[in-house]
Amino acid sequence: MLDERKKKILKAVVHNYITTAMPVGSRSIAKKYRLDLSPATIRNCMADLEELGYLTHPHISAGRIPTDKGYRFYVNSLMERKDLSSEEKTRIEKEYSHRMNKIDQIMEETSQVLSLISHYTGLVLAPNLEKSIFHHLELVPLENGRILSILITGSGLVKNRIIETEETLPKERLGEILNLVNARLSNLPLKRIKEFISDQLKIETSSAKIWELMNQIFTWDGVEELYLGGRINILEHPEFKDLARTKSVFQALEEKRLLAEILNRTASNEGVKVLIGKETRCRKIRDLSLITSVYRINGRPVGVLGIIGPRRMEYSKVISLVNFMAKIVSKVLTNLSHTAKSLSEEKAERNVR
Amino acid sequence: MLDERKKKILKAVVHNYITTAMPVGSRSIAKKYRLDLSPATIRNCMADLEELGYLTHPHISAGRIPTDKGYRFYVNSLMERKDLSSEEKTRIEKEYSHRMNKIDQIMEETSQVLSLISHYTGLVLAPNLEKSIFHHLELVPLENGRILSILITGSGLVKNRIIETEETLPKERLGEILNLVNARLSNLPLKRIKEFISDQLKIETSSAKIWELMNQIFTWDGVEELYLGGRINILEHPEFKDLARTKSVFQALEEKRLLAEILNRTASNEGVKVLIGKETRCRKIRDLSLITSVYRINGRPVGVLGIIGPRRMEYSKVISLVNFMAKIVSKVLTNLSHTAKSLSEEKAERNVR
DNA sequence: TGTTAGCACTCCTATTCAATGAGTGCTAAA
DNA sequence: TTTAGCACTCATTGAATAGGAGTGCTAACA
Repeated sequence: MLDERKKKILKAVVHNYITTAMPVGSRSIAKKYRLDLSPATIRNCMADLEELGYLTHPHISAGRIPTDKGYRFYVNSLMERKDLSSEEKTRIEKEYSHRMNKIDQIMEETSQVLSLISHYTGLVLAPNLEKSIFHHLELVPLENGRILSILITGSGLVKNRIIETEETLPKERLGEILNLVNARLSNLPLKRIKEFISDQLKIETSSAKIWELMNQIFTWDGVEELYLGGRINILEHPEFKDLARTKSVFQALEEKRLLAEILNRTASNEGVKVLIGKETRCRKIRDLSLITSVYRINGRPVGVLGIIGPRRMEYSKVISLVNFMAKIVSKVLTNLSHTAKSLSEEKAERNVR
Repeated sequence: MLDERKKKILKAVVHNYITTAMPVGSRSIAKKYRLDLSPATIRNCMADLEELGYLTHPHISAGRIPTDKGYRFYVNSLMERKDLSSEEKTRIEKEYSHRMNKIDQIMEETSQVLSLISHYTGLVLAPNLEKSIFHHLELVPLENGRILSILITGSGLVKNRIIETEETLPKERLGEILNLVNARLSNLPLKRIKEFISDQLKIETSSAKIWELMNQIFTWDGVEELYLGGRINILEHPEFKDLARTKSVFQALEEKRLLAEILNRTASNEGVKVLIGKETRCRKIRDLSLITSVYRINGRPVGVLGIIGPRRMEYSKVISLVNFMAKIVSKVLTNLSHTAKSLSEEKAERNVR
């Protein structure tokens, strides 16, 4: 365990490096941080911290910079939580002020706000259908064999899609399907619905045409929707001044599939999660850090949002921001879901009577 | 008018600069291009070309580089059209092979392909509703006052939107509105429909609720949808090796509104259009060139696609590419529109009987 | 025993300087 | 009109140098 002095010095080093982006030497610490220690003492202490793996040298006669372990300790134990300024909060509220009733609009806006406030790159992973529970289905026949499918999930998300079929199905047939589906599939995880259909329902309905339609309805491209905001912000930070490195980072940011996977992996219940450098377990972004949080609908986690930026990141501020945004998005989505769900419930009730 | 030799030399200079990105000197031209002229002669000639405004020096003892005027002359008169390689063509076809039935999927995919083949940044401006003609409207009531509006334009584009209303309108009322709208608004430009509604229809239907609904249906956010593909490609080109400049370029690329406006301005009938450097009439991208073409549905221009990249651009290849893509997109969209339109027509016929 | 001052040492960074060489413009000869 | 030759310009490169920030060690001090 680190003693009090080591903690203070580590904290000073990390803080200084985060704000200046320059390796920090014993002298500057002694001056700026009023520790009442001489540079020499601090040097000794820093040497110890280096031996323990919290700090490192870029080269022998340079100041110290934090290692991943150093950042980690800082984030876990040293950092004092810095709340968003009220100015920033009102700014966020303002950005959210135009009415948003479409889910992709909310996602897009949120990724923008994240990047705007943090000066890093904002990420939002849209609610994951795979993980949702089936609640209700509506089918509306359109012209020319097209069918509008309206899928409502257990968390009240509404997903509209237009499906193309070869032949027009008569309205009564659709009604049949609907009744069957809504009666039998309720509360089944969407992920497992397809097997259920082929196992159970295939027996009950003979028509191959209908089976094909159901199959279409419950198939979606697995690529989850990832919204990125403020990619260019990466360029603002000095660690990416050389293009060779920056390019590979940009390439990584372009690979949504990769990012989506990492985000999914970080999903957890315990509020804001921080991955520093190598902790992302991905070579391409091993010089970046990732701050994420799940957002919820009615308390149930449905998606992930966060920020990605250089390892040297303003963790305290960013953590507050991500936390705040997760709450806001959860609230907005929960509201949205209530209207949708109450409607379908009401309808179901009517059907029962 | 330039004489034959000057043309040859200008062509050689532009070609060489485009491929090497280095100012080109008289010696290298004499060697590479088999003009059977000595460097000295070429020097004289290049001096003339400079005086005429086709070439310039970055500094006194450097080689020549083309001016905007030089590029322009090259594009208009010197360049030999270079077709896409059959390899590239099959690559494009392959990228288009998955079935695409949603318009935004086509737009997205097209911008990707443009950037992939060209190594520049691809742009696609989605079909502009403002310029379309009203053809047909369908309204489908959903749960909780939501209404699905399906708008079919004169060019056969289908635009689906879900509209939120305060109160549920009975189905008969919707039918009323539909009949009225489809009977009276056919072939009216969408741009002018709103004034028409407030002028004419207001008199015929008394209900404020319905008027409000119509208003919503024909209101959409003017921000046209611009799809960008391959933003990072910008970093591949040496003219953007210094970040200061690059950043402003990236910022410009982030301003979709700006780009959309420029693209719209370039819309014209005459195939591929080329804007070089300052010709874009926009300070922020005065070091970039823009190659665009409209794409059509049933021969009627509906949107713009193209490529943006450094002024030193492989014009011949890019022009072929943009031309090719405009044709492909036109074909795909036209096919899409036929199915949609034939359906609504069929329906209309049925209604008449 | 822990802290501090002093000092030699390292090594990055910035700067200067000269050499290099690509390229020009001009002049005179072919 | 074309070409060869030559003096001149100027960006680029590399080496050498000075400067400075920072360390590690040692010895003195409290």
